[in-house]
Order: sequence, then C-alpha cells, then structure tokens
Amino acid sequence: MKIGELAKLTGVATSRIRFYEKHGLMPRPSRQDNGYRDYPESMISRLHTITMSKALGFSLSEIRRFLPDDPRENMKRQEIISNLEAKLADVDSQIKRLQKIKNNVKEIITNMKANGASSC
Amino acid sequence: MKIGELAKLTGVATSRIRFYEKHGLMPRPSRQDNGYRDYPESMISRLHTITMSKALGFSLSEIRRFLPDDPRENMKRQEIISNLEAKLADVDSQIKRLQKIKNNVKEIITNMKANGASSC
DNA sequence: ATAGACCTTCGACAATGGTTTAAGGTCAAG
DNA sequence: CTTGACCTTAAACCATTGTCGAAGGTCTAT
Repeated sequence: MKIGELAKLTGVATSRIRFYEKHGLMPRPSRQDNGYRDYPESMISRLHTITMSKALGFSLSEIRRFLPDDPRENMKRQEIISNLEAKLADVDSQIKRLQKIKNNVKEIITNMKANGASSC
Repeated sequence: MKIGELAKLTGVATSRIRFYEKHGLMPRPSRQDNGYRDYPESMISRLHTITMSKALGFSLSEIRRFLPDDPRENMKRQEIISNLEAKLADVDSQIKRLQKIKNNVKEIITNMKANGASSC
C-alpha cells in the first residue's frame, strides 16, 4: 500500500505519516522498486492506535515509548505497563487539579457577580 | 519591588515575567531611576491570577483578553464573566475526558497483565 | 509523448510558551 | 576598587507538532 492510500484509509495526512516515521512512531517501511513507501495493512491499525493515544492525551514521545516495534526505543512489556501506570497516576492528579480549579473559578464568578470589584 | 523579588514571591521566573509583559499579560511597570522595573504589590496577585488561569487551560492570549488593565485589549466585566463561565464548562468536559482516559488506560493495563499479547 | 496525479527528499516556516546568551549597566559589601 | 549579585535589551535558541514549497522522479491514461 502506498502512503497516499494509507492516508486516505486513516484520515492522517501523508505529511504527517512521514513526520511520524521521522520521529520514530511509525517504522520505516520497505520500499517498492521505484522507491515509494510500501505499507502492510497492519499500519492502518497502528495509525489508529497513534490517533487514539493522542486523543487520550499522550504526547508523541510518550506514544513512541510504548508502541512495540519502535525503531528507536524498544521497551519490554513490563516497562510499558509501568509507563502506563505512571500515566494513570498522572491523569488522576490532573483530574484532581482540574477539580480544584473548577471550584476556584466558581467562587471567582460568584464574587464577580456579587460585588462589582474586579478583584483580579 | 524589583523583578527578582516579584519572581521569588510568586515562583515565576524573571524571564517569564518579562515575556508576559512583552505579550501584554503584565502591564509595563514604572521604572526606578536606574531603569529597573518597579512593581507594586498588586502585581503579585496578578501573577497568581495568570498562573491560575493557565492552570485552567486558558492560553496566554485568552488570559490577556480578560485581565483588567490589559494594555492591549480591555474587556467589560460581563464579558469576563461569560468568558469564565464558558471556560468552566470547558474544564468540566476536560475532567470528563480525563476520566474516560483513565478508564481506558486501566483497561489496557488489565489486558496487558492478563494476556501477554502486546495488542497494540 | 505529454498531462496530471502520485511519489521522493530536504529545508523552511508556523504557533505556543518560554529559556539562554551576549553585552552591558548598577549596587552593596569587603 | 573590585567582586558578586542584581538589573537592562535584543536576538537566538528550544521543544512540540506539524504544514508547505521546491526540485525532481514515476505512473497512468489519452
């Protein structure tokens, strides 16, 4: 499969696929005789995984670390798991932080509505 | 108060304070005879407000828009309030998104621990 | 054979949010 | 008077996450 087809099937621009390859999120594919990139079907789901993980809030370098077949930093299953666990704790503290913020802002709004003081 | 003191009191690096000034989040302070920036006490809470707002997920240009005394774009109270309310809803959906992520990651971890399949 | 749609690489550009560096002025203490 | 810790500016640099353009090769259809 050529890069353009892969792009159409996944909705990820070719420029972006090449970018991911350059940065180790996509493996370097084999080449056709003319030098064109030649992708196996499996790359479709790999791209979906990347898209999902980004939506999940992982940065590209985080994703790189836990994708198997990473051409740059290959990790053992156990490492991947502890990475994910760390991320879980991280997400948890983000949630708590946001909840505090939410309450703070609520209070600010209440104050602003009550007394005209700009107070910020 | 000199910039260094302000930095120490707020935990915001001097380089950052100057950056905020340059980008209209902090007003240009008056200067001492020697040309040093001279801040009033009120700038402490202004920096706290900026820090808080950043934590809320506002971008710097959003913050610039609702900070009073903005040297560039001043907003009315009512606008500020509705801005904050919009952001509140936003934070709420961020929290929900993170909670989904949390559950997703939990499941992935469980799966990875159960069956050896890398499955990504 | 020639147009149009692909593909290649490399380097430049963009926005965001800063930090670092270079070159220099100021101030308080020893 | 010199040292060290501050302060000034402007410009360069950094990471992140890409997009765009140039210059050129390839493939398919007419």
